[in-house]
Amino acid sequence: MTLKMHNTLSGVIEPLTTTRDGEVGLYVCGATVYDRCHVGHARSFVFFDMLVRYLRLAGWRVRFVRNITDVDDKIIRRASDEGIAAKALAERYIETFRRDVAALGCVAPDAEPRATEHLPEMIAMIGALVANGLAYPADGDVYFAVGAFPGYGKLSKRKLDELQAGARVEVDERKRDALDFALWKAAKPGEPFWESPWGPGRPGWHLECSAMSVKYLGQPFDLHGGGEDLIFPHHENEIAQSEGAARRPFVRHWLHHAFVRINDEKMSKSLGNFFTIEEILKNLPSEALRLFLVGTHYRSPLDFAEQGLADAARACARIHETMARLDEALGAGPAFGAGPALGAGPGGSGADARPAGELPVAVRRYRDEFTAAMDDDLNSPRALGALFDEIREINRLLDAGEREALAAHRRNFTELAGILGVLRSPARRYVEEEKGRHLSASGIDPAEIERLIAERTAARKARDFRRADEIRDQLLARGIALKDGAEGTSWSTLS
RNA sequence: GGCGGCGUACCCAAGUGGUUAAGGGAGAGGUCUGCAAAACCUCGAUGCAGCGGUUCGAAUCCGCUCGCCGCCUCCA
Repeated sequence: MTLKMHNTLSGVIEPLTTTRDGEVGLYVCGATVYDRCHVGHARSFVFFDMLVRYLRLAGWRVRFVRNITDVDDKIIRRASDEGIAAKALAERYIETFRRDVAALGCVAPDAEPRATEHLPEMIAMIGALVANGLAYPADGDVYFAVGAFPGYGKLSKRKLDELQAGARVEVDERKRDALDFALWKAAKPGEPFWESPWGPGRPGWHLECSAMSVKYLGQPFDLHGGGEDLIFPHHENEIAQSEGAARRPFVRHWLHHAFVRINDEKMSKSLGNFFTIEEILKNLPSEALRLFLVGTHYRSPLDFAEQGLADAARACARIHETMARLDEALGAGPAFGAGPALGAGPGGSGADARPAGELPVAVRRYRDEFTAAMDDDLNSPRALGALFDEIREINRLLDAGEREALAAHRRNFTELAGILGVLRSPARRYVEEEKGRHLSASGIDPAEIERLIAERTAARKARDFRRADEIRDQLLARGIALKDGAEGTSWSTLS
């Protein structure tokens, strides 16, 4: 099996092929830091995190680059509204961005370039475009001449004349064509600026990704992605810039994910119908949010709903409870996350790098179904199905006291769930943290619970089941469930 | 107007020509338990928005109809 993914450029699902054997260069359009990140951004972060993890599992050496746009019109406007420097505003939201991404448990990119640190590269690219006759200066601005670039529209499947007919961009006297876009914007008084051959100004918003992706990954490079709203004009313009400047192909494979919606509308800043990552994670474990996000295929719109989050939280708890049970049965075992990864291969073509592993067939089948699903255009909902099949199997084995395959299941399941960003910490800790979350929300004192359990244990010993049941029902009414086991009574919170 | 997408059980969601339409959540019955909880087992769409058509065979292909969304302007 080889990994196949939808390529926006070709419009079909095709195998991932790369410039260099066994290596993948991936560039993702990250955040423009002018506000906090919302669940829509979370979908992007989580999707590409899953992609990077899966590529590595499959044996690819991945170079993952995600940019930060730290200068643009919105940052400048916002900063001036607040009466602070653009740089200060950007720094503030870089902080919240970092916190959000970390809270979601995403792997760090190998490079995280910022626009303001790559002015020389961008200016050089503009120079090349002017020299190639694809850009022209006008009053301190520099524009890309869309009509002079033959392939314009190939990513978004648009024709130049159709675009012109439907153009909603405001007419600007300095542009030769309404569709021409700014590579360099002359600074107005009070705006941040850099010196350039065309005068003081700042880069246009498409330029940074062209310049930085190529700097860190070469040209052409393998994979470039982002939300589907970036297809036009952002990525279309990136192609025009990079291919126009270097006169060779830019990117082999384009990946775009669909939006998060709320009440049948796109969740977005402009509509004001968004939930920030931070506020969602106040009431929900981040692994549950991730489970919710990967529960829908990346190219389908995802409806954000309370019920969906609650369902995901239940499912997430079930995974952790099973794994906690497994840990208990096997003993502490190897330290969490220790030991060689089963999927770590020697590189090669990537596709064939998965070692057979030393997994018993009974475990192997779940792994095979998981990888088959992921190889099929990153079908995480189907992969998740395989994971739950394995959960049921593990519980069945635990119930039956069949221990032979358990260790293999634990290694396999932990690794695969990790691809989806679940089970990133020991299951026991998750269960305890959830307990703590519910307790502090309900205001119940654990000591009181212990006292009531002791009283109930005494009542049970005296076979006073009426009193025992009364205590259990009381606690249940307050969201505490009791569980009588061989070693006494334990309790848990209900979500 | 141009381009693209969606409508599958109570809710979420896989499945894009061929055995019994994955999986999760909720629900019902059972096993276990003093009773429970958890877990496990069983059940649950003879049907995939509607209507036609192609085919030996369609949720899956084609046409029409209805409902909904995205991009074409900043946006993950």
